[in-house]
Order: sequence, then structure tokens, then C-alpha cells
Amino acid sequence: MKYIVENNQILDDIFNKALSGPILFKNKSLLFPQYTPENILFRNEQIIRLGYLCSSLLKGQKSSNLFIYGKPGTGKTAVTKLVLSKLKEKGKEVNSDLYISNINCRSAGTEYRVTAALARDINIDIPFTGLASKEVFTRFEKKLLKDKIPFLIVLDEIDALISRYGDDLLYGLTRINEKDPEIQLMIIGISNDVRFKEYMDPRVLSSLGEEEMIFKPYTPKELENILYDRIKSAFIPNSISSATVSLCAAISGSEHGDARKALDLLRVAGETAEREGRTQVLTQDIKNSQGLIDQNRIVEIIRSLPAHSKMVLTSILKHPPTTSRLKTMHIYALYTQYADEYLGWHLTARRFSSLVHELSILGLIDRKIENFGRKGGRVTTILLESPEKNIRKVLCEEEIFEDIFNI
DNA sequence: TTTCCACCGGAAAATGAGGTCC
DNA sequence: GGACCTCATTTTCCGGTGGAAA
Repeated sequence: MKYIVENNQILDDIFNKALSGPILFKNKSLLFPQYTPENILFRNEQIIRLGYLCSSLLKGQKSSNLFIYGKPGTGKTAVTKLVLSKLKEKGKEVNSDLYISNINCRSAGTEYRVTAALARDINIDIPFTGLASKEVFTRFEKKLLKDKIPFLIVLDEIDALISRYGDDLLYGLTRINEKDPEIQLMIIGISNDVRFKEYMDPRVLSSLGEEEMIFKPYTPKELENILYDRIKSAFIPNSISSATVSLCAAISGSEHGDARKALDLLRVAGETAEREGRTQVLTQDIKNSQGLIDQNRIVEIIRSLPAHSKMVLTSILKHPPTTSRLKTMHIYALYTQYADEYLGWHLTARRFSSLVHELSILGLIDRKIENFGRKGGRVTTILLESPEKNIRKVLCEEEIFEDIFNI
């Protein structure tokens, strides 16, 4: 009971402080990646070219397909979103029928879901499962051939679709265009990875890559200007010094000119300053926010892991301390013991090996294949990448893992 | 040079839960 | 109601791997 009173008191204090304390942000939402600015700096050339290509659809004419690529945070999605919204507006203004579909292939997940989303965007009712992919595509194609309304399809993170499912869907889409001269179907593929083109059929590639657009990383100077532009509307005046902005731009510029990262750093630094009751963001806040972003990312990753992956991590932490790297066979022995006792069953060694692989991709562990010759064979060894204390703290949010650590 | 260890990891199949269609 | 579908997860199978030992 005492704890409930204490918790309520703490939360009450936090909320009161937030309401009565100094305000640093004017409009924090402008610093989130979801926000698309009306005026995208240093991307005029791309906006003009994309706008020009899309304008053919307004006139009911065929347009070239386009392939856009560039590193994350270089403005690909923002520019596309801006041009699409203006195109939609203009279409309404001049009473021009136009279908527009903007799908993130990674979020959609599967080929079926991408096809279903396309079909839904031209008003076909598609169940989330139960139909064959081919059937969904056939319905989509029929409707498109019947309506003969220009259709602009944007497939963001197209590499996620191609690498997993091949280019059948893209081939099908480019074929529709060739089937009927009255069909105006424009496809824009967006990717972070230019190498994905290697997996594509040359016929699809020649059709999709009629036009190409490259988004170069922002330079530190450009990043600075972008930050100043956003600070004007997101923060109260005089809250951020030029040294703070330069540091933020330099950190983001040193990676790959990622504007998203620069805005993230600024937002987290601002939140820290506001929490401490300050109306000034300091250079130290920017330095601290870098570590804070990484830490938060790790916490979120661990929280979202399935139970068996958490059990693998727990087994790594429970292994007696050694000076050398841990061998997966020893961790598997511990894992089977804990999983049987606390989850009721354990996964096979093959599946366990995949979970270890996934944990290394997520950056939680460092995985290395070592060879110990005829005596020891080929073995995967692992090492924790993040501080043990942090991982343990997140795992202990769940009772069963806390119990294991308390043994 | 060959053998062998102790796995790795790709591919295919199985499973079970969601669904549609006729 | 049975045939057939997707999808995520897991299992099964089996060839591949690289370096120490024979």
C-alpha cells in the first residue's frame, strides 16, 4: 500500500513539474521523423524532377518509372511524400481522376500484403488472409484495366520485398503497363541499398529503372541549415547556441549525412534539458543524447524479443564468468535447462543457433565462428555487446527472468 | 595429404492458426 | 463443410566448413 502512495506521489510531482516548469519546445512534433516539412531544404533539384515526371499522369499520359536510392535520412521519403500530397491536391483541383498508393514494403512484410494494399487503394475489398496472392493480383489487374485511371505506385524500401520474395510482383506490374496502351501506371521504387538491383530480372530492371534519382548525403553545413530551419519553429528563441547546432551537425555528418539522426539528437537533448528545468540546450546534452538514444534502442529491442530469445540472453548472463568468449554449446545446455523449467519446453539446437544469429544482428551480442581443429571443431563463440547490468535490468521486468537471476 | 570434429546454415517440410471460396 | 489459401515459427535433413591432428 505504501508503495502505491509513493508511486502516485512521484507521478503527481512529475506531472506538476511538467505543467509548471519552463517550456523549451514550441512544437516538438516537428522533430519527429513522421513530420514532412512544407519546404525541404537542398532537395529542389529532386523535387522539380519528380514533380515533372509525375505531372504526366495529370494529363492522362504515360510516365517513366523511377528508381530512387540514397542512404537513410537523405530525404527520399520526405521528398516523395511532399510531391505525392501536392499531386493529389492538384488532381482534385483540376478534377483529374488519379489513384495514388504509397506502401512501405518492409512494414507491409509480405508480397501478399503489398499486393493487397495496392488492391485496397483502388477500392477492392481484400481480406487480410485466405486468398492466393495470384488471385489478389488478378482482381487488382482486372479493376485497373476496367477503370483505366492513372495509377502512381510508390514502393518504399523495395529492397526488403525483392530480397525476400524476388521480383515477380514488379514483373507483373510492369507487364500491366505493356498489356494495354491506355493504362498509365507509374512505379517509383525507393531503396537505401543500390546493390539490390543485382537480384532483379534484367527485364524488370530495364522497365523499372527507366529513370534514376540519387539522394546524396547532406554535408555538415547543409545539416546545420536544416537544423536552424527546424529549430525556429520547434524551440523557443535563443534556446540553442550555434556551437550546439554545429556539434549536432558534425556528429550526424560524420556518419552518413543523416538528417533524421541530427533531428533525433536535438530532440532527445531538448527533452533532457526540459526535464532538468532548463531553457537552454547545451553541447553536453547533445553528447549525452547520443548514448541515451543507443540505450533506449537496446531497451526497446530486448522488450520486444520473444520469450525464447530472452531466455537465450538470460542463459548468457547466467553463465559463470570466464576470461574467454562463451561457446554456444555451453549456452545451449544452460538454455535447455532454464527453458524446460520456466517456459515448459525448449527449442532445437538449429533454432537456437538462428536466435543467436538474430541477437547478433540486433547488436546485443558479438558472434564469431572459431575453429579449434580436430579436437574442438568449428564453434560459434559469443560476447555481450551491451553492459550486462542494462540487459539484466530490462529482463528482470518479467517475473520469470527475475526468478532465474535470483537463483 | 587426409581425416575428423562440432557445429553452421540453407532449403524444404511441418505445424497451427487465421482466413476465403464454392 | 471440405478444399485451399497465407503466414509465422519451428523442425528436419544434409552438405559445407576450416584448422588441428594423424
